[in-house]
Amino acid sequence: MTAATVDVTIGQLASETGCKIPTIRYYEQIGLLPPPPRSAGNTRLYGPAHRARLGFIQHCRELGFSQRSIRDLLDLADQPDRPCEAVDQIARSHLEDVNRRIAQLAALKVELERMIGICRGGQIADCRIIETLADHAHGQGTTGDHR
Amino acid sequence: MTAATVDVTIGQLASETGCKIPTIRYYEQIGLLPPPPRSAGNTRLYGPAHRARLGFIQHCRELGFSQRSIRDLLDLADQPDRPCEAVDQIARSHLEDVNRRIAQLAALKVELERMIGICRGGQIADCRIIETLADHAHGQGTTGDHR
DNA sequence: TCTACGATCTATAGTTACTATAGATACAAG
DNA sequence: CTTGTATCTATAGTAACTATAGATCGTAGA
Repeated sequence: MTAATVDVTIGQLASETGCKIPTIRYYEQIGLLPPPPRSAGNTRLYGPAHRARLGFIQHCRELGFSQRSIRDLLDLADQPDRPCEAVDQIARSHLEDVNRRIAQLAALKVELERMIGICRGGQIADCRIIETLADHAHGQGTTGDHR
Repeated sequence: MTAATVDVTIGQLASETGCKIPTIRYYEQIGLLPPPPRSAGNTRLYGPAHRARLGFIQHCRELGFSQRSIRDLLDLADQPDRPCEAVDQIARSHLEDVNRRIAQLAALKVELERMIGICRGGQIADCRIIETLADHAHGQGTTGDHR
């Protein structure tokens, strides 16, 4: 049972997982990854459990979970006897967040398209986009002429 | 023509525009707002042109434009005789960006919904969400048992 | 006029999730 | 033994602000 993949350096772990070296050290620094054992010369040595945990973190990040959520999910994953509600709750709340962001961006898209649609392609003095953006200034005129 | 609204303090400008005081100072610091004149006692005094420019910035931020883009748009707005293509280009490129982000979030939404859908509500040991998240670790087992 | 209170001033640190850099060691090959 | 690559630490930079500390200003009441 002497596996070949045990104890790799940070560089090897990085190329295996596609996670950059400073990012791995950063995850250790903020406590998402536990500090691995070191070699005699102070080099970090990672085993399979570390690889698994880094994979978990990476997948969470791909799904857009925040560090805070990932921390919570990892804590939960480490307590297999607890009920799974909390996990579900984190995922659902993240989904709601995603839905909110989609709605916001969709509204943005509409306004941007409208704004771009009315551009006539003349000079900036007559530009409808600039006008639209300056709309907040409710007829206060141009944005120039300061000081 | 002695208007009543000329030269307000930063606090008044903030409550008029809904922009927080530190944010206004921050915009000045990074060069989006020009430094306003000061009173004898060193207090910033803002006139209509500043209010207009701050309104422009706020509307851009609501539409999700980056500081960089806002800077470019403001520079362009200050040169009314130039053609309006550059403005259009910034808006279009931002729209593309928004579309990319929507697509990403939509994909995320699908995966999150799938993940949540398979949750049976048992114990964490059997949790499909945790399993799904650990998927990267392709059968390496649990994420616990470090060091 | 003195004092108290609120508003403003500056400069700095904190936020999220990293990335990049500088300078010092360590390890492996020739 | 030297060279070159990999790693180590610590620090600063990114976007777009927000929050804090400590000093000063302006004004209103006693």
